[in-house]
Amino acid sequence: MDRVAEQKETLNDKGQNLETFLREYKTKELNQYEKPSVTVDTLVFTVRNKMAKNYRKLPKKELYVLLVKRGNHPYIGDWALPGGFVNLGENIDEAVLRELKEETNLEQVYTEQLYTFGDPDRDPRTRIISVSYLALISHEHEGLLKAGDDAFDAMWFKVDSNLITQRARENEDGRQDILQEYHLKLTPERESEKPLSARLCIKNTPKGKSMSREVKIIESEGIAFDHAKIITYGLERIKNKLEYTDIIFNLMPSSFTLSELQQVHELLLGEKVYAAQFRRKIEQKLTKLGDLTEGKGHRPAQHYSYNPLWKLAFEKEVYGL
Amino acid sequence: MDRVAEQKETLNDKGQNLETFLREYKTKELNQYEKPSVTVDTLVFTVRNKMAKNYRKLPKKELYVLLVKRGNHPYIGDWALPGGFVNLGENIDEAVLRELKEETNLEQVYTEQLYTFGDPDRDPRTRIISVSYLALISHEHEGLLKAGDDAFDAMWFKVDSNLITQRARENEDGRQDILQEYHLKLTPERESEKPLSARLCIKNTPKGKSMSREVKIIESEGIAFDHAKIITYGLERIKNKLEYTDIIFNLMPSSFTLSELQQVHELLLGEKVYAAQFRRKIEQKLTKLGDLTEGKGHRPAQHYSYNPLWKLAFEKEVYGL
DNA sequence: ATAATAGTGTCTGTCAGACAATATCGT
DNA sequence: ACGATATTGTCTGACAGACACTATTAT
Repeated sequence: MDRVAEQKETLNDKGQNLETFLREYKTKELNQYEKPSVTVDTLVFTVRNKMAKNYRKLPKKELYVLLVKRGNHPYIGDWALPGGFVNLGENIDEAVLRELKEETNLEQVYTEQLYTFGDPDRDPRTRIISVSYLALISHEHEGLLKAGDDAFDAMWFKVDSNLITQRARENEDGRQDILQEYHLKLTPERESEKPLSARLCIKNTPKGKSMSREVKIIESEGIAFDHAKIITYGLERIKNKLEYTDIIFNLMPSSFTLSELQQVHELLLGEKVYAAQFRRKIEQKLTKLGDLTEGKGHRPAQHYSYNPLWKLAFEKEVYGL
Repeated sequence: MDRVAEQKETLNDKGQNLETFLREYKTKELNQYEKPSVTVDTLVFTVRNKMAKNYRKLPKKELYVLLVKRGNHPYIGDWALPGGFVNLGENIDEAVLRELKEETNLEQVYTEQLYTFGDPDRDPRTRIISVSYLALISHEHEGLLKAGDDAFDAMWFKVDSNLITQRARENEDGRQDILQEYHLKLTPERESEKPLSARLCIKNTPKGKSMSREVKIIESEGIAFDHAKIITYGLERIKNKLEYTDIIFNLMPSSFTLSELQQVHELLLGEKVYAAQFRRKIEQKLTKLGDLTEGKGHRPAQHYSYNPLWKLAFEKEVYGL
């Protein structure tokens, strides 16, 4: 395009064309201002079974998040999300995948950008802006993990998040703020480590004509930086996306029963789901596998796998091609 | 807490406590690696009326985005989103509000974080990571704007985004990618400026067990950097949030008719809405004002305002306090 | 037989889609 | 009366909530 060529030769106020401008910028202006550092932090979630004592009962599902023990200041000895600095020549998405591979040996994982956190005092070293990502894996992937290798200091923590209080308060503008207090509890997979916990306050304020939500850490025990906040954001994102996307299947193994899928739904939503209508709704997204029975003290279940093409197939069936 | 005190005195591998670690970090390590710059870019949207020639017809609604003309390299003469560098001591949200105040004189505006873009080559000057924000204002706020002041070189552009082709293609993994091509057209409010346009390709790829979507700019005319991509992200965010939030009211003036609200819905969704059920659904969120008639050649409409407390009131009515 | 889970049947009310019908203005 | 928008009425089918019922296994 000649427009681009024309632009290159256009002179700015100082009479510079693009080339001379860039040369001067890179030598003079570039390091004039102090810059923040940029990191990525990844929330790796997975779902595991907790075996029940009763031989008849099904194993319960539990949500786990992957944390890495900090071996250096700040927050030495605390647990943090896996992550690291973004290299200069590297895409942010790539940085996440690279860090994930380096720190946890995981590849081919579903990731999505979550939120960018940049409070000036979120890291005592310097101004660090963190772009957080969500990664979901099934327990089938866990085998690949270096985590569990004690030398590596990565460990899975069971996640429990509970609403403890909710109240309304009048703010300066005379409008109602809604304050929710959450308790986040992280239980290590092995008892050699102490459990972690945090209390968070979520303030819903009327902002313009909609609500804006602000999350604050009231207290954080054993969780480094503002990572308790990031975990809370991640939990919420999953919860919201559960209804209108298929991300849940990233947490499921390749084969599962409808009850297992329902259990994971209930785990993430934090509430019971009616089995009958759940089955009816979700079945269209699934492929029925063979009658893979298990040797339990109750009726065996069908096994299913996720069919990523369900939407096409469904439309074909309903609307005729 | 004594845990924090204890942590301060814990020694790392080099035998440093927190204080000595931080001192060394700030002098030695901090500037060891080259860092990216961080900017914020804000998508300011508003809705305006386009008067119809027929005296009976209602004015059509049009979506506008605010752009600023670049007076320097790179992309000199092109139009860009208002934004700027994040100061070191400043929260990202604060930076957005500050830039918005500085560049457009707007205050008390609804903003939300959109997405963080960080391709290494998105800015020819150096590696710049941009945290983009969405800001919605009603045309009542426009009066406060410096924009329209020619000296300031900020201008509103009418936004038209159209799907032009959609096709499926098999990728390396043997799975189906869905490719959509969009045409983005930005028409300046005053004819002294040329219209801008861009073509974008959205690739939906199966990633793990869900879809990941990747937006690429094929061609961008007069729109600086990757800002056409950011605009596309913003449009999509609004579209998605329309269903399950009340953000649309940030685009509406304090008083409006149901038809106007419906028109804005249709504008943002890009499809017709059935009037009857739209009214029934949305009415609960509104307060009916006086019978503010207009002098048009047809039945006058009721005027409404948004009631931010509708949810409370609604629950009270249905469930009895 | 029993405890536990798997899966189906069905009634109800709500609500979206669709469309028709009526109301009210300025010219 | 006409052309336009405003507003209400109503029929239909789909579907979610709720609950009951049947089926199947290991002990």
